[in-house]
Amino acid sequence: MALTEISPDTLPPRSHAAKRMSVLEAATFVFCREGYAGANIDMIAAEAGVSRQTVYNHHGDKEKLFIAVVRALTERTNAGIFATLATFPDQPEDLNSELVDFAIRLNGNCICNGDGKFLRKLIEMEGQRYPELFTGWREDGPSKTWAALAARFARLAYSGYLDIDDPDIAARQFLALINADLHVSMALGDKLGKDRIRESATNAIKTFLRAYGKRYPA
Amino acid sequence: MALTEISPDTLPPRSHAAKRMSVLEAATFVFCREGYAGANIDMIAAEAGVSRQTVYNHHGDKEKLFIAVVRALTERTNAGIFATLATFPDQPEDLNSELVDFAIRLNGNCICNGDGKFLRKLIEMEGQRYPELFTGWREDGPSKTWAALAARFARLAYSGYLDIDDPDIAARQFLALINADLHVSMALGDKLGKDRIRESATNAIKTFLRAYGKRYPA
DNA sequence: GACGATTTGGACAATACTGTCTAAAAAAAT
DNA sequence: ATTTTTTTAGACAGTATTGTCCAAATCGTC
Repeated sequence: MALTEISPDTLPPRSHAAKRMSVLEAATFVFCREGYAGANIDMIAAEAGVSRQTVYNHHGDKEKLFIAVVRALTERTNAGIFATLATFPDQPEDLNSELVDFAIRLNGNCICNGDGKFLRKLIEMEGQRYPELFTGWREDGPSKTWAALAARFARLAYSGYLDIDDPDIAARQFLALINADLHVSMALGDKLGKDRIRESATNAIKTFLRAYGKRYPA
Repeated sequence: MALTEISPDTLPPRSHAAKRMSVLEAATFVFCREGYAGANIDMIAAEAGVSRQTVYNHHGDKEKLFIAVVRALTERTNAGIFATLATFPDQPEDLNSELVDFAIRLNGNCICNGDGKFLRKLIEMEGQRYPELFTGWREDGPSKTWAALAARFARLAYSGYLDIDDPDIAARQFLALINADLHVSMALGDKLGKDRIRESATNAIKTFLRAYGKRYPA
């Protein structure tokens, strides 16, 4: 018999830290759905299953809470992107299929998942109001992502897998291509299936390799 | 942004219709800057140089005003895109440079200009809250844009200028490439210079033609 | 079980916004 | 010049939200 009994009619109690986290998650969700102005503390408290006062106890006021949300989201998203970047096919056997799989991982785990959509929406919504909050993100996120990806492509080119003039441009175009037609659907809230993401990735890599693949492979 | 350029001694009186337009413009600006929830009628009235009551007289209530804003923006944007689409190089002498110029027109006049940024931001902000409002836009906008552009590319392929399997995919990738790295900058409110847009277009067309250009031109 | 820390629900003042109403001013039309 | 329409400024009620305060309930820990 477990020490902490969970009877079916009462919700399992959560610790101090767990509530802090719960509030942060709820706030992320509500801020993204409603925007900063549209969100209110009662919604967030309800969504977190917590009293309004607890929200204030943990995070001060609405603006501090919003900043905490953006920070957490930024860090998680950047971590996810770099984790996925580490799976880049450095010594590919089948370049085409391995790039497709990489693109699928990148889209599925980083760009089309909840965090990615939330962060992108928050940036679009509040980017002008809180520039300093998001310029930090840009330097740690996209800038480094581009550089890291460019370095990978440069290596592939050096190893003779690809034919690339400017790895930076290739990296950005790679990202643009694998997202090509997903943005519009995501903005409208469509549910993107695995097949849709795979199709998009396949088309993208096909074009990418037509542009940057070795024309006369050694 | 200046409200109205006026001569120092006389305020130019504006007609009924002119005020309606003025309110609509101001509302567009304010809704985009603040979001639906964050915008309030007093801001809009002040921005339009009009009393609050006049806003209500012309447009009923806040939601009706918002809908009118989206409709106007959508129509203007679609019209702009199709006007630019009409300048597509159907019988190019220098395919590369004519596609670059076309891409610059498309970006400069439709996607990176005020309307384009506003509409995109509104969709990102309120797309989930007013799905019916924007699904209409998607059908009249991106869907038709893609189809029209695909038809142009299909013709170029048929005429032997390009080597394209699937014109639909080519069209979407064309659009993705010419926007590649502009979105992030725009979301943060950066001012995009002509040179930046030209550079982006040049890189995009270079890659596009490496992927879809005739490999052994006739 | 007892104690200190945390959480809760509710009340509360202060502020802000929407949408309506009015009477007076301004503009347009006759 | 007179009449009609539109606009204005302000007051107004109703509602919503923020952030604070507090006493009672609950939780974690000893």
